[in-house]
Amino acid sequence: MLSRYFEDEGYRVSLAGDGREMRECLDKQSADIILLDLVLPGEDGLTLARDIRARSDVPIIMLTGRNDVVDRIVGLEVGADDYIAKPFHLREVLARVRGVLRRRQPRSLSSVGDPQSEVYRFDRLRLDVGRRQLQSDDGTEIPLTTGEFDMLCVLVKHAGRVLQRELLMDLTRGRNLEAFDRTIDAQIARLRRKIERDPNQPVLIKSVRGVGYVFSARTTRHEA
Amino acid sequence: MLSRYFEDEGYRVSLAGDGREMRECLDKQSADIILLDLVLPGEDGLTLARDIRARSDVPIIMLTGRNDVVDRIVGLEVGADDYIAKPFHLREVLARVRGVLRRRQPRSLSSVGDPQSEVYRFDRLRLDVGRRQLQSDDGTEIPLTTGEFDMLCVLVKHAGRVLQRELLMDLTRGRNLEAFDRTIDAQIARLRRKIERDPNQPVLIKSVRGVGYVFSARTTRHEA
DNA sequence: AAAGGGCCGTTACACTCTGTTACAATATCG
DNA sequence: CGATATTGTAACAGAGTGTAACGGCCCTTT
Repeated sequence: MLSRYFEDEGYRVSLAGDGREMRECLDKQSADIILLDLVLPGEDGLTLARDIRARSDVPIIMLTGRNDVVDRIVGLEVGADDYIAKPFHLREVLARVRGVLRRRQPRSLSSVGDPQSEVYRFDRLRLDVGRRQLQSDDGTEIPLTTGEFDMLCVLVKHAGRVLQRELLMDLTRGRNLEAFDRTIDAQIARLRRKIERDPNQPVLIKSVRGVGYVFSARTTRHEA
Repeated sequence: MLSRYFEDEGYRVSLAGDGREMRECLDKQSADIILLDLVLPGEDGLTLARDIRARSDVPIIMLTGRNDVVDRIVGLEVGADDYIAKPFHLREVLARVRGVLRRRQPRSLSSVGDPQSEVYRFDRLRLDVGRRQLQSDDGTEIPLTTGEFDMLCVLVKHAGRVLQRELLMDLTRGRNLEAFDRTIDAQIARLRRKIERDPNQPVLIKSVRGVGYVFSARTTRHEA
């Protein structure tokens, strides 16, 4: 149920039935956040949480059927970032996930030592997230407006995934999409005009009818 | 109540009744974590949080009576690390404090050094905070006014973070931004004219529409 | 104490950015 | 093939930003 819901919302979801499966997942690919049930076959959630926390700082949200205060406290002591008691509303889970992810974000933005040094390469372009600039390979800068830059960052960070307009609006403006709102479409058009070789035949940002947009160029990520 | 509880648990606690007292405490000694009530006499907790966050990365946990979602989100946006709604269990507060401290630990290595001896390098420039001077790499000094220098310091110290006008005003002048106040914009323009190679195409100080300004050049920090 | 000069808050105006609207172009379906 | 829904985009208006210019304030100098 959670899996379906989050996929509908544009998230990429991996499912694991127990601790072993979870570790397999995590070995194959990193996760942005983990939803962890307290009660599991085999090792319980607390053990797993402690385990995860020992190797990584990935955010964890604990789910539990027992609405006991003791559990809640133990969960947090183990290093979980939030705690949701069953029964929960799907929307609430989504809200908490967003909350935890948002809380995590400023940390990576903050420290002076590593000023968000993500750099992406695609086509003949180079996107420097921290410096807020887009360069062509020949060194010339392609000036983007604030909104265009934010949009491109979101698309590139999720390259290969189709992002719904609603999600794009949330991620770029932090607002909700109204009915009959063409904001995203207009912004995409303006962005295409600046970064596509042929804006009438877009290659980097593809439209997915009925769903949204996807950044579909081969993209590599570097650290500056 | 919190104070007694934490002291019993072995923590050293300082109490402050309002923003002024808090600043006095922080001037006398550094803190490992701050528990901050949203509702205070005088300045409110959000303002204080933003203020603290602007100068240091000390972890902050917000306490609030209002269980309002908006408050929560604003609190986190301001840079708080966690958020606890009243009424809370003492044990829960303890658990969250531990959680935040654990999450923070890896970062605390990058503690801020002696403010007197900070020197930053970017573009072809060298900013000596203690000596209050900005030098070009060829040795010539670029004269900045007091206000321009303060503005540049604040921006550089938070390189990579978008700073709101309100915050810039607070940090550079210690005042509040009035409505329709263009002070910050004017100062930024004057600063750009002195430090940007092409003031019409700023590279060091970028504008973020609807938000504020960000220092976005690759910056390194040295100790003198 | 008066004059001079630098700094900076304020104002005004030009310019840029973006949400909205309207209409054209395109895709989908029966 | 026509009807409908969806997307592309030009154009416009309102909001946000850049910046020149002015004048008050404070400091220095004589």
